[in-house]
Amino acid sequence: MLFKSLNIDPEKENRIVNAATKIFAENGYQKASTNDIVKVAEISKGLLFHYFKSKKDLYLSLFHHLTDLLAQEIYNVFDWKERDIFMTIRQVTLIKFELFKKYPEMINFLISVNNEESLVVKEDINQLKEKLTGISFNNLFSDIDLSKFKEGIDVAKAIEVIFWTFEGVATRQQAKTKTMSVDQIAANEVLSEIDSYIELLKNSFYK
Amino acid sequence: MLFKSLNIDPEKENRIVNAATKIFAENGYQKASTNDIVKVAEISKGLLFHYFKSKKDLYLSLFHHLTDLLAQEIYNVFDWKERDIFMTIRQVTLIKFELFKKYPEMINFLISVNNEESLVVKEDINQLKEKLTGISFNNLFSDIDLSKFKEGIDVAKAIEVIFWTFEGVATRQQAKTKTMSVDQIAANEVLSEIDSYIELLKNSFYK
Amino acid sequence: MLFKSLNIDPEKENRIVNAATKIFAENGYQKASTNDIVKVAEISKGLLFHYFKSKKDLYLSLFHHLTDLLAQEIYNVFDWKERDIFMTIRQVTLIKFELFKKYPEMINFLISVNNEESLVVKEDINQLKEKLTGISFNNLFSDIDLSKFKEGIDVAKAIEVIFWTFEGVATRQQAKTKTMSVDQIAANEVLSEIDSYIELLKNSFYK
Amino acid sequence: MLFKSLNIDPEKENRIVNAATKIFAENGYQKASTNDIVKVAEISKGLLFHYFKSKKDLYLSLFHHLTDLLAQEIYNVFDWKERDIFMTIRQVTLIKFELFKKYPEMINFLISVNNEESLVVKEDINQLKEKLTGISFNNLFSDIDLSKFKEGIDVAKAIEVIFWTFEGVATRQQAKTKTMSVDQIAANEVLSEIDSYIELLKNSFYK
DNA sequence: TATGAATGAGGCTTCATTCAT
DNA sequence: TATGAATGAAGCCTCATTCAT
Repeated sequence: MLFKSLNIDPEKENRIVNAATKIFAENGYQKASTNDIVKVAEISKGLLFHYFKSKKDLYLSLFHHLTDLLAQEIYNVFDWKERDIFMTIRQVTLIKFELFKKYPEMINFLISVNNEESLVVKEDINQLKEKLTGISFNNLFSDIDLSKFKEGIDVAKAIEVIFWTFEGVATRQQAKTKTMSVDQIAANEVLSEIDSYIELLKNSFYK
Repeated sequence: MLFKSLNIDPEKENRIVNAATKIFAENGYQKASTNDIVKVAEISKGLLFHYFKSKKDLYLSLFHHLTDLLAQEIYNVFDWKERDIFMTIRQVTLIKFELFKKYPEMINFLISVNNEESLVVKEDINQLKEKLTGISFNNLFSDIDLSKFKEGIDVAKAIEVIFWTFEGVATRQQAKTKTMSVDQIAANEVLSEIDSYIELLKNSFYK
Repeated sequence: MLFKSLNIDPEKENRIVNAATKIFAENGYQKASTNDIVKVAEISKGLLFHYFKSKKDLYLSLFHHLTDLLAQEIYNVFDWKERDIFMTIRQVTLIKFELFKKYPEMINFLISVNNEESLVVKEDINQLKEKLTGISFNNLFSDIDLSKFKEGIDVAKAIEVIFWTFEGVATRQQAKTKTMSVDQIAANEVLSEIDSYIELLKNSFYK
Repeated sequence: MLFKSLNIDPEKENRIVNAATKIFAENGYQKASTNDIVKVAEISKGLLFHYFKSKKDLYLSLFHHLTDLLAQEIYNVFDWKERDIFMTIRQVTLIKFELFKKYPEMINFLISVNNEESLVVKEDINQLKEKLTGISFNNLFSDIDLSKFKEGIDVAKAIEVIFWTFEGVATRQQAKTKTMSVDQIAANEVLSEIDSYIELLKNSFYK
């Protein structure tokens, strides 16, 4: 739960979450101004600090909240029976893409968290990340079928290569959103790009 | 040349460069305080703005200066006849590692530039990057031998996978430096890790 | 209304207005220091910028506020039925003189605005002036009786001469206040000086 | 003599005078930056303070220097035999107008001095003004023919009215130069305007 | 729960002036 | 005579946070 208290108008809670997400995503932790947040959320300065004891508390709570929300969404549509690593990655990438279309600010916030340079929050974020198991790759990829890999291959390293590759693809997709609107990017374009890399890596690593 | 003037005590110039590099690397552009910089550099507030017309000017000049310096160092030791992509990457990674040992703050600064969220400098940095040809990968990897790749493979994509992989390795190395001193990391450890990935990818992509 | 807020202690509002008026009047826009203003007003630096988004905003708001106040005072005592230009000018000059005794800082501020050289505010002040109809001469002198002027005289030019004359008288009065306190200048002294010029010009321009 | 020393390249002296005149005229005393002055004059910071012990000293010296120069020019062309006040004023106004075309910066500086709000120089300027007899009206108008005035008129006051009128005309002329270039204003336009006021006042005050 | 007035430290930058060379 | 590096106080403004109501 994002807020300490339960006695809050859910519509107002929403306004606060949206405002903070937007402002933090656009400016990063340090430059984001609590003044701007309360202005966008249309609440008073005092109220913000009534709910969150500091700017840092707000940032961290927000990260926690959004991460949970994201995990929930992923879990809802994820096919847990799938054991092929490429199919799993295909799923995750597609789900992420759809979520980005649905909640662009949220994803932007989560991305900005990763680039966060500000020491004030960096350590806490890292600690939080470790604790969060929900969305973690460990969970999604815990039961993949290793028998499909070629004999004699270092499977652990191969999996890393696969991860890094799709991280690279995702980063390139996100870069696109800065020059064109998300809506202009078709899902099947994304899919076909993923598939071409899957084909390359399957040929290389699978039997 | 970083400074407008030639009449400056080189030792003081060094103090300023080091101080700014350190403070920017640790805090990112936005949070870095010019007060801290002058304190570390042991100069007056006025002097900093005598040489650089603004904080932004300082940041951009520093980026330019350090990039040039880095390019110089790389060019000096780089074997330009090498056409095998893996050997080239091996070289670059090793050179980067050695430079990081030699100029840790500089590398940290350069890394932090890439994560820079602050809109104030982001565009200018991107423009600068495009102009800098010295250190660019395009240059280092312009003449690689494509004939070694398997027939029927999408070479362009394979190269991307290779890049992303060694980016991942590098990131992991850098992460290590936050828990242990750079000096404790042996060069041959790094090399052997690189080599294991090279083996995996060579087996997959090369004839 | 000068302040964005209504919740402000009127006594404090007064302190701020008086302090800003005084400091601006004494120094002009450029040299006036917001530090001095908050010191005289006995408020914190932050509060000033809580109410006014910038020094310029403060200056312009103050001008607006004081102009309104002045217009109000003039309108309250002005005899709108008077159509003789000399009687009208006599009235205005006297009202101004009384106001100056009542609000010396205010008048000094308003005078200083006219001499304002600073390009930062000059244009805005000019635009504001055009919008302010309250105190404008056009209004006070809109219905003067032209039939009293001699035949064959260029009435428009004669009126200009009258204005310039009483501007000169007023300027000389103001100059006096720099060597002696306002209270030492008697109203009837001022009046008798005005009257002597009125006599001269009446004889020259009236039938 | 503007400079303390004689050992100075006259061409450099000129550059300094021009630069300071320009910068002060455009910005007023307070906002004018000695940095800008040395930049425009193309001399070093130190040299400026070698010649003038402070910014204030520079400003005051410049005022003195330019006032002398102006007086010189006026004296050279002024017809000292003229005893009619209107002809004298006609002369002075025309001379001023021609000088403004010849040395616009200089006149702008001299005008800006009159509007100077900055307490730092205001008093000194006033003292200087009193000492300067050269250009003073007292001198130019010391020998006017009072016998032409109508009987029973207060001649002293009439003369004041005349002065204030042509001050008003001059102010209006200067205002024009802000919307159109000086060169576009024809001398005979100015003259004909002056003449129309002269006619009005002559009819009123002369026998 | 809710407001927004109030604080003061700290942000970047400009400036006149000095001084070693 | 001439340079420009160096200073540090002062400039305007922003900010997270507190507190009386």
